[in-house]
Amino acid sequence: MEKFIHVLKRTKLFAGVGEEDITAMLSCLGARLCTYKKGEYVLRQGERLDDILLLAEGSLHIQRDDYWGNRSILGHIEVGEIFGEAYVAPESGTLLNDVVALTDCSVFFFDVKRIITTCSSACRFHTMVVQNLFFAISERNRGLVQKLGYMSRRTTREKLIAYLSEEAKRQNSAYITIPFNRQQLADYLSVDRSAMSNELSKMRDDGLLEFEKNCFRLR
Amino acid sequence: MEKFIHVLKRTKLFAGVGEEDITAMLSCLGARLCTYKKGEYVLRQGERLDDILLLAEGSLHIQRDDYWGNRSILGHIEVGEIFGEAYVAPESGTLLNDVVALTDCSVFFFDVKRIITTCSSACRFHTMVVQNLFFAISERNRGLVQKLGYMSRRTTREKLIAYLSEEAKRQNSAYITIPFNRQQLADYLSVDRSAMSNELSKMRDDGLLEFEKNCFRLR
DNA sequence: CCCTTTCCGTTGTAAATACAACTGAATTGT
DNA sequence: ACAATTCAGTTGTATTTACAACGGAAAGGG
Repeated sequence: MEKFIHVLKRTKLFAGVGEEDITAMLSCLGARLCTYKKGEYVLRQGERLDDILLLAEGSLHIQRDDYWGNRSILGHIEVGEIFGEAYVAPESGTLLNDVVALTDCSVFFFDVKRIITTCSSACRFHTMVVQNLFFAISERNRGLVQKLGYMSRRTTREKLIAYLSEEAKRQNSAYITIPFNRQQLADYLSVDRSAMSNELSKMRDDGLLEFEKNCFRLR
Repeated sequence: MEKFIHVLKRTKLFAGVGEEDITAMLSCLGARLCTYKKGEYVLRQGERLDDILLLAEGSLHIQRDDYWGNRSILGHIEVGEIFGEAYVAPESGTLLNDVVALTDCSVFFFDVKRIITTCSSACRFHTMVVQNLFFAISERNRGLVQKLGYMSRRTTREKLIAYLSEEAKRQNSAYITIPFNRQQLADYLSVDRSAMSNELSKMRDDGLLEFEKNCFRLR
């Protein structure tokens, strides 16, 4: 676990907490570290979850496959991000999505009860972590609202524009790199891959954007 | 404000807190109460927000209209629910949606900073409220994931089935009442109203469901 | 280096949707 | 009670999408 202290230090969850204090808190928070190979499932739809997870290494997709094999990608998780936070409330039921390792991964599991039950004096930064977690969930919440914004568009072109322009704003540049290949982007926006590819070509012909692989340039 | 103490008592935010304690906490949390007439905007897209809001009376829609007048309804808020929780983190930017009063409303505003900065001894239930808020945001989060589940369906029929069957599960009955009229349901699911009306008729012909106004019966 | 697999753009066709227009029923306001 | 407005279902047409199939390029594995 010590290997990842420097990673934890830069996460939103541990913002403002020093390395020594993080080390102390790991046991206080009941942290466990698990590793997964590329392609393995970190969590499966239908399971129960009593932990908040934090990705220490690698990258993940939160996704769901329906009976007919249609995949829907809810989101992409990178190093330092938390996930599973939607299921911490009592009676929150079972997971609605799978979480799959895109590359080899290391994942911290934190016992939720031990986080939100502040242990008063023992670790002085506990309160700060609770606030950080609060903000992190709130932010994720806003991210979901934003994704709902893309999804509520009626046409593939509108969805693409909504997503790419939001991404450009976030990355603060007209050149953007996205964490999806074509199939994944299609699954993320819930559209057909070939239709999307087609639409991207039309948009390029219309002078709206340029692209190569997963790099886009908006105009 | 005292008028609504009995409402607050039954909210998730104040779960486990007695009436007298709630009264004491209202000032501790910097609570303000505002009223709105039917059709008025409680919040507007683009505004900034430093409070968490709780609906004490009436009902609300969280929605957004685009340049062409297409309305997208993100959610429906009923008495006792909180909203605005997605914008409490520092640097969360401006509101992505409007919040509109469907009926005359009363809304509590709570200063976020004063909630999450626990005032130790002063009010003994403060920690519990922080935990409740934590759970409430987490639950909202899960609700958004669920809505993304409906939205990721490709056809109007699939969206309707996903929404209605989830609602049936939630209301624990095959007879369900939804908080939308046809236009609102279409805006909620991001589909065309007339196409949806058409699809509903076909689904009735196929024996999947019956309906009258905003009451549905699934088979 | 070769073979296999994945990735991505293209095309054609069937299906689904958006949009506009119209109807009658229900609701609201005066 | 009447007029005005909202609401819901229906229809037709133009647009858009889903699906399947294909081929070439690129990437990955031995």
